[in-house]
Amino acid sequence: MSQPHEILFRALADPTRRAIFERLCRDGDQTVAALTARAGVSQPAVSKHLGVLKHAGLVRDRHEGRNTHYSAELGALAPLIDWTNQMAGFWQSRFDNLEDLLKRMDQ
Amino acid sequence: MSQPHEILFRALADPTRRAIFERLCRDGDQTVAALTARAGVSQPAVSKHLGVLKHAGLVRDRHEGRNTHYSAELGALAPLIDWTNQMAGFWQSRFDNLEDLLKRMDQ
DNA sequence: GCAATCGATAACTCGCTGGCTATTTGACAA
DNA sequence: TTGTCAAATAGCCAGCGAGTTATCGATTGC
Repeated sequence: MSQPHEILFRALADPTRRAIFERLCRDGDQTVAALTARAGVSQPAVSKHLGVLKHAGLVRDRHEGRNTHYSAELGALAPLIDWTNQMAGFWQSRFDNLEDLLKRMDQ
Repeated sequence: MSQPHEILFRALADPTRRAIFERLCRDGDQTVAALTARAGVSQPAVSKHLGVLKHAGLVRDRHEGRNTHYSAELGALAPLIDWTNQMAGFWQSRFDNLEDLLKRMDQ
């Protein structure tokens, strides 16, 4: 429905991209070359993925000489966590309403 | 990396599909016709989306006469929650390691 | 200055996916 | 039995997105 979810879910939907993000979470700061070495795809592909992740706010880049380091931006996962909580909340409140109804019928 | 994440993330990546799932969480049990009325796409499209959601374990179907009711399976979100927690965990443990290192260097 | 390296961009291909219409299947009503 | 309605399936098409190779820009070492 809203924009942030859209970009976030789409960014995390691709397995290669998710693997890159996981690696950045696990091992922290990485150069593009280091990420490419384990990504199983070409360097341009990795660059493109990093672009998508950056656009989603999931990573930051830091230029250092001719190297570019990327790092995970953990806070960007907040909307995803909020969304799951919201879904759980809907579920719960429907359950509560049912309980109320049964209680009112019982009395 | 692992299978459950893959199917789950992909299933939730599509906005139409996510809207259907959200609606089922909000309002509970719905027939295909009811979902189609608000989905903004054709009935076959909705059926296909429901198939994907079902395959991901996100919904259940219940046949009642010639109607089919779908409902959200909230438990299916668990792997998603686990994943975010895991990412946060990696982050935290890296931070802890850094702290330890600094502490050792300090003494 | 020159060569080499890192990363991004360009330009292209190709498969997948989400959408559609038409049709089939199955359950009920008449 | 026949007609009708709900939902799924079939078959098709268009667009997107992830991958490739080739190239460009920038930076650094010699």
